[in-house]
Amino acid sequence: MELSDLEKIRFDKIAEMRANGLEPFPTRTEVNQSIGEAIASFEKAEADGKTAVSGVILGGRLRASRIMGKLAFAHIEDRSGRIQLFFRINELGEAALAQFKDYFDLGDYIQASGDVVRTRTGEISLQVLEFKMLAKAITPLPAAKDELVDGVLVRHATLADPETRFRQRYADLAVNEEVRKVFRTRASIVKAIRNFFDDHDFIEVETPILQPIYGGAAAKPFVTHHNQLKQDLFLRISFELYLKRLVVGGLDRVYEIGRDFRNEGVSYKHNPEFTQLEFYWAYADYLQVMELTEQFIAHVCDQVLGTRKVIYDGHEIDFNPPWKRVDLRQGLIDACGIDINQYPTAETLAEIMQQKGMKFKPGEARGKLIDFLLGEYLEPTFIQPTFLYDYPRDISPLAKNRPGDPSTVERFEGFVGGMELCNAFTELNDPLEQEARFLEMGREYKAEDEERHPMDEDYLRAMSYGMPPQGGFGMGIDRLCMLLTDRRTIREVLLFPHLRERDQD
RNA sequence: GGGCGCGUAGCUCAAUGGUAGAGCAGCGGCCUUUUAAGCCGUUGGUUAAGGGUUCGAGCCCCUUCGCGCUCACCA
Repeated sequence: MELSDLEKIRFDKIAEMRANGLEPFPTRTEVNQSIGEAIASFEKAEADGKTAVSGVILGGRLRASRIMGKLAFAHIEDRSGRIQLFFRINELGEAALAQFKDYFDLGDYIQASGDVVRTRTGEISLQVLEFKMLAKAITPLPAAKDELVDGVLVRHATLADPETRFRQRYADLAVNEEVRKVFRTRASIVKAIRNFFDDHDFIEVETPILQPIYGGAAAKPFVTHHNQLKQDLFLRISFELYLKRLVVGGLDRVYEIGRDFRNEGVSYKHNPEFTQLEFYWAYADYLQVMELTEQFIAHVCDQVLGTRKVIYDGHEIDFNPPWKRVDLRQGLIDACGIDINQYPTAETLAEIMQQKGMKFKPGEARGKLIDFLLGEYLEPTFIQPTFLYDYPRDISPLAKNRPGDPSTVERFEGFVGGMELCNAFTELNDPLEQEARFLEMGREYKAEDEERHPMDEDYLRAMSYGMPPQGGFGMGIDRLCMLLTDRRTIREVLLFPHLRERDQD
């Protein structure tokens, strides 16, 4: 470990402390409560007419200090908050106060015991009677100053460079309180989702991440290899096909929260690995799934934020049901003047798009063209929660046909803040039709070349045992977190977002 | 992968092609109720890396690396 000048000073203090019989990294602590608990019990005692609470032992990271001749103030921070420490020569003596001045730096972990009191300026503080180092920090935290004044965080040049923040998330979290808050909110969101589905009689399951045949979405997978089995495996791109196998097995309300992996580009809303929620609900269809979606998102808002109206990117978004519903065909007529029903082939649709001066990749299938249109003309306009429904069949191989219309399926996507949030449909449960759809997609019973997707015969076999009608649903939890924490990029809601590898320095 | 932009002290940022600076942090003083404490003094740089042009490069040119925005990709 190469040390900077600042680090050498701190490093030398370790040896100096040990030479003076002090351990900079002791094994045991005597901390008996959190900072938040100490403040709460003081406020309670104060209400009972007392002026101090004694016997308090706190641990925390030193975030600020103001040292004077014969007294010193400091702020320490733990998971529950911040408190001021107040050192006086009267209680501590000259030697102890000198230890604080000589050995302690911002970023160190300290244990302090004493009485919780209010100082003359009215701030609840720990009047320190004893203290010790819990862990010495050698590297200074990347913040110049960071102070809590009247409950407001006042900052002076704290870590802001996104690269350092994401590569050294530990430093970002240590220094930026609002970053910690984002991840606490994220944890609450996931908890609220679990509560909702548990309460609605769904069971949570875990299905394979390493899969011999991947499927359930259109995405490029990561490939890996099992050495002993001499078998190539894929990291899952969705849970769908495994969860529906479980429904066949009689677990007819299941959900899973876990990681998906897609070997594609990164963007403000894409990370190579991301957290997905999927649920499958027997005896329901996509209309019922729409309603359940509205309910569970509202539940999450209630639990996590206490309100269903959130600010995202400067817009007030209202998650109160019902969401706006837009028929895909009608939506496109309104947005770009094209009635897709009048253009039943890729060629005719491409022609009208060209006439309208749209720029798109030639030679695409009809479904892809429609997908392009909705991405271009509809998605960015759906700021308020909106369900777009009834999708073209050829981009939805696992969704069930709409009765009386073989060209579209019972599928919807939910959009919020101009971003796709979720995707759901009435699940196709006819094994013969499913087989035909797979074949249409170019899946082969025998994959001659490695580029070809093999047929998922086991999935077809599961379905042929009899699969109940069901609605299925998938949602990127990261994107929901973006919406509920007002973060403009997915990296801000991922603890360790993917960054390009960099040589260690 | 393409286009545009960025990379200077621990952090946040300055610096017409002409001696690399400030605030905070750090270090040394003074200071017994501070709140970004204050006052005095002071240390700290391979200007991302490498090459080129020039009397002279943080600045201009080229290459590489990383980051950001954007486009493409993304049932």
